[in-house]
Parts: sequence; C-alpha cells; structure tokens
Amino acid sequence: MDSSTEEKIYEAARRIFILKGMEGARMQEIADEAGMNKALLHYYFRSKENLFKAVFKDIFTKFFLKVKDTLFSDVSAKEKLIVFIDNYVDLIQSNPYVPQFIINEINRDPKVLKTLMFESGIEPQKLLEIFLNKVQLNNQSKLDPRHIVISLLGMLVFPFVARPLLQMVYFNDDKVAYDRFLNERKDIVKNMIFKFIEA
Amino acid sequence: MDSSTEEKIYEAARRIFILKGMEGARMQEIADEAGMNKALLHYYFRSKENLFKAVFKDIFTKFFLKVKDTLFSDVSAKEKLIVFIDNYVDLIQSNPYVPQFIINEINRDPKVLKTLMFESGIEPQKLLEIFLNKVQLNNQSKLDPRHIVISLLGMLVFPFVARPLLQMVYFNDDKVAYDRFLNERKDIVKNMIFKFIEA
DNA sequence: TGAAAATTTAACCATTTAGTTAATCTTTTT
DNA sequence: AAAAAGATTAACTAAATGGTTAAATTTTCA
Repeated sequence: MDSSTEEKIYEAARRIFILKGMEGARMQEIADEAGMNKALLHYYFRSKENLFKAVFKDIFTKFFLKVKDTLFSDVSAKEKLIVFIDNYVDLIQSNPYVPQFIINEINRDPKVLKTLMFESGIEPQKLLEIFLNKVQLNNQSKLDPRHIVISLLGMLVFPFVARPLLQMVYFNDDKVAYDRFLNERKDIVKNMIFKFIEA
Repeated sequence: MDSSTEEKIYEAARRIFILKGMEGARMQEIADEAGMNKALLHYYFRSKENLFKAVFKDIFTKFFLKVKDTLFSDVSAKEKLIVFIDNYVDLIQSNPYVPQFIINEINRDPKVLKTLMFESGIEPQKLLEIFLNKVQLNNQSKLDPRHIVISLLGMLVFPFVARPLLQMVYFNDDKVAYDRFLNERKDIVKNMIFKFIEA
C-alpha cells in the first residue's frame, strides 16, 4: 500500500463513519483504523466536522452517481428500468451500510443536503421520467409517478436497511437464507413494478 | 398533570430517545425535558442503559402490538390487508420517528431483539398468512410470500424514514405537498399489492 | 551537506458526560 | 409530634473525547 497519509485517513474515516455515523465515530478509533497518531487527523483535516463533511460528500456523491448513467442509454423505458434495478441492487449489496448512513445523517442535519444536491451532479428526475410517459399511456394520468419511484426505492432499500430485524423475524436469523432472499429480489421487484404500470 | 416522577422521567426519556437514539441522547437533556434533577434519573432507573432498555422495550412492543389485532378479525384476506395498511400508515403518521428509531437501535445492538421477540407478544407471522393462501391460489406457488410482506413494509415505511431526503429531492422541500403525498399512499400501496397478488 | 519545511509523536488541556454522594426537604408511620 | 423512610437537590468524581502543542523525526532542496 503506497497511499498517502491523507488518503489513509480518508479511507479509515470512510469505513468508521459509515459504520458508526458522525456522532458514534471516535477520532481515536479512526486514527487506530488508519494506523497512526490521532493528531494527524487534525493536522490534515483540522476538525472532526471537517473530516466528516469531506467524507460524507464523497460517499453521497459517488453512491448516487454510480447508477445515474444507467438511465441515459438509448433504450426503451422498460429496459432502462431493468438495468437500473439490477445496478441499484448490486450497488447496495456492495455498500450495504451506505443507504442507512445517508438517511441517518441527512435526518440529523438536513441542511447539508441542499448544498450537496447542486454540487453532486446527481439527477433524481431521470428516474421519474421513466414512469412519466408510461403512466400517462395507461389511463393512469391521475397517478403521480413519484409514488412509483418511491415505492420502487422502498422495496429495494428496505430489506437492506432493516436487515437485522427482518432476518430475525422472518428468517429465524438464518443469514444464508436471507442472502438468498436478497438475490431473488431484483426479479421480484421488476415483476411487481411491471405488473403495476402495465395496466 | 398528576403523573408520578417516575412516569415523568419515562415519558421524557421516551421523547428524547426517539429523537436522538441511545447514543445521541443525554441524561441531562432527559432531566431537563422532565423538569427535574438529573440524579433522579439514576435514583429511579440506576443507569442510562437501564432507562433506555425499559423505554425501548415499551416503544417496540406498543408499536407492533397496535396493528396486531387488525389481522385477527374474521374477514377475507383482502379486507384484512386493507385494514392493516390503513392502520399501519396511521400508526406511523402519529409516530413518524419510531420506525427509524427501532431500526437504528436494533442495528446498533441486534442482541436485544432476540429476547424482545418472545417477551413482546408480537406475531409477525400473522401478516405472512394473508399472502400464504393468496399466493398459492394464483399459480405463484414458487413465490415466497415474504417477498410480498417485505415489499409492502418497504413501500409503507420508506417514505417516512427517508422523508427529508425524498421531500427535498422530489418535492422541492414542500412540506405540505409531501404531507398530501403521504396521505395518498394508503390507496396507492393497496392498489399495487392487489394488482400483484391477484394474478 | 545542512538548513528549512513538512510530517509525526507523546503528552497535555478543556469540556462533556454518566454516575455518585451527602445533605436537605417531604411524606409516611407510629 | 417525633422518628423513619422516601424524594430531591447541588456539588462532586472519573472517564472519555475533541482538540492543541512543543518537541522529535523525516523529507526537501539550495
């Protein structure tokens, strides 16, 4: 590993903050994770707040940008949706703690979101557009497409965010069974959404 | 108000813990909220951990028990589902911070859940049963009904848990519009679920 | 090479926080 | 009414935590 000290701090902070959140994380813990003296965190980032903001912006931006492209290809709405769901689930699966981390930190301090929205380059409207035409086409013109988008996101995100609870309650705490369950979800969710929008 | 000191502490702790979580809450803050000396919290509850456990168990149990009955009436599965959704959304609407609070605290310490499950008297299987017959009836015998239940819960809970993010991203931070949106959700979700299970 | 600049460390500081204690006030009991 | 038990308070303690500092080490480069 030939990464710089600053990068090591950044990566360590990233891991710790995602797991424990801004308030739960300890500077000493991050220093230990990075394998160095705590004073170095302040030498490079001045304060915990500063370090957190840098890391959070990075996590937030990267997370949402990773699926953004899937909505720009020149294929049918249906195909776009399929690719989006596949990629989104893959993304969460390789960053299982990130959705809840983002939700928690935005709830803790919603102010940060406003600035982040513009700087990040994410385009949440793109996901809406998939359903905008689709819904009008099928005599459901009264239906706000945001209902479909938020239903979709809820179905995809919830099983990860509430995993410990759901795994215990509905899977007898069988980790393997729950992983199998998560792998089936892509197709289940596609199915549900299609059945709904294709009147 | 003629509630006892212990009850005042309990109620204050309840409010503060729900808003800030176990780690974010301060004993002094709870004492202030209850309008009394901090030493009294220890006099009645010995430790923060103790106070939290008592409060958490109470919140967890009451929350889930409040909708449990809706699944025991002697009506059709469809009607049961309608009543469940109506009551569940009402329940969240009057306790908007509780779902995320429960999810966060269980993620922080999943051990508590195991004991809670048995002592609380909740019966999560009851919700499954609604779909168990329904699904087999419609040539979807391969479909695990847990997928429907978790989709349902995700669609209902997610808009509340991720409210600040969604309100900003999809509603231009218009609180009134988002409240209107939430009120429409009961029917939208019923519709989605029915379209899916009624092959 | 050697001085200046950048990096790293150990020790320290100030504040916050859960928890304790001993004294005071209030209620109950005899 | 007096003693005992219970409730409440202010002041305190010990540990944790974010942040600082001055000295030591390493790197840069004239």
